[in-house]
Amino acid sequence: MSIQAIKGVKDILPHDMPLWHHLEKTARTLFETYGFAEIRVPVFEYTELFARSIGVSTDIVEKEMYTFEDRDGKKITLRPEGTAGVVRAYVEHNLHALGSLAKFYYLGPMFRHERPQKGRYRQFYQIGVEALGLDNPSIDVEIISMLHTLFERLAVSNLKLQINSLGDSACRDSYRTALKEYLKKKLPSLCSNCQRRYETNPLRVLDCKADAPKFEDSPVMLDHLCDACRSHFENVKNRLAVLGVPFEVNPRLVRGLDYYTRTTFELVMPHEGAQNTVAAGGRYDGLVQEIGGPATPGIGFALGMERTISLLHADAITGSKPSLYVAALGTDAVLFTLPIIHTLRSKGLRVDTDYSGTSLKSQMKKADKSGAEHALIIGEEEMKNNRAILRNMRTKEQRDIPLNDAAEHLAVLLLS
RNA sequence: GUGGGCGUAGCUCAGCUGGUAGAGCACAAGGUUGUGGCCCUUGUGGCCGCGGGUUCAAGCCCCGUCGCUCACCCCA
Repeated sequence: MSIQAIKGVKDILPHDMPLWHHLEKTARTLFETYGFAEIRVPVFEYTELFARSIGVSTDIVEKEMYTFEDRDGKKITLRPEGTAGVVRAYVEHNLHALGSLAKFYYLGPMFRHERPQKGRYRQFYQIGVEALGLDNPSIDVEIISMLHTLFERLAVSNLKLQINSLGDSACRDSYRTALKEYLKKKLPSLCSNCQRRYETNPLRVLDCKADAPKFEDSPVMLDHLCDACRSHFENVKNRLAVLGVPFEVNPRLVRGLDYYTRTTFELVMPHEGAQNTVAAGGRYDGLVQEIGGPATPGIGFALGMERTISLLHADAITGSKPSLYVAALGTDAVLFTLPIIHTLRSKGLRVDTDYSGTSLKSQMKKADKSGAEHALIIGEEEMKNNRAILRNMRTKEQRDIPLNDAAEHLAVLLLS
């Protein structure tokens, strides 16, 4: 048995690259018009960074992280998400000194040890944005609106935007108390995981699919928001409406990471698939301080690239095609084409060939498959007559060109 | 971590109540065609995922194992 790729990871083959490039280019262009600049942070960090920011009792930290000891005994983790690393870099390099608002975007692989299935891989790619330093609800709206616009530009419709508010640490405490009071009676009937979470993180109990039907009448966070959080949430809703961004409020929308506060949102696919969240994010006003920086509000989102690409209309997005396919018939002709190919490539023309020297029939097949616009044909006869044939693959028009300075002629013909 | 489905040629798959491998596509050579695409002929290519068991005989039945996949869970 030959060696295979690690379970749950995927090779992204050249065939699929046009879709990836399209997504990346569309996102970069859009984000930069909104004033976000790219940041690249390491794919691994000290484990403690994720434990502290994501939360020790979350599933991600408890059982999904790729954690190992470095050779010097330090505990290292492959990043399971992007925000922690960006915030760490923000604090470490004093980027708050740049101004009151810092806006970043990033893209790259994330790693979680989950059981793979459709739309869920152990190495998967995210594009994310973070805006640090502003607690004005308008920045929430800017980010949500930008996300909405991105999918408009990608021509993906039928996504639903759900929003909710999780409150701040003060009003969440009061909600947590009310929720624990409510859950207390049901405790014996809950699953073991929920019984444990009742103590460590009762909000997450509501998220448990096994027990969820039992919580129809549970208190909801939105009824427990303090005045400041309520006002913030109202402003977010109003301003989304002003910008014409459609949304619905989902009072049971809970995030799986502990650092979220106030505004949270999620973009879900319409179909009843398993992994139907395409993008999600929210505000994390306590995170910078948690990591050791100055008290700084922040908000961001991440989108799953594989999931997004699955929604794109693949046939409308194609890669680049070669301009010229060189078909040489026989070894002598192959040798003769080498400098021609080299010269044309150095002038910037994309040239494909397979150096096979085999039959014209098979080489024309390959030329056709490659999508080349033109084919250059050189055989024994052409070499004798000091000419080469340039064929337009679409129109099938042919013309002779002199062989002794074929590269110059082709450059003039094809690079105009 | 828990379930279901599936592992046969590079790809998509067929293979009957068990009798020791097939098709299409792709690839290669040739024919035909004004010099490729259509068509025709021929050819290359398989430890039937792996290991055990039952049997005179296993691609097929049984057990185990690994892998893929979908769902639960979790999440982007």
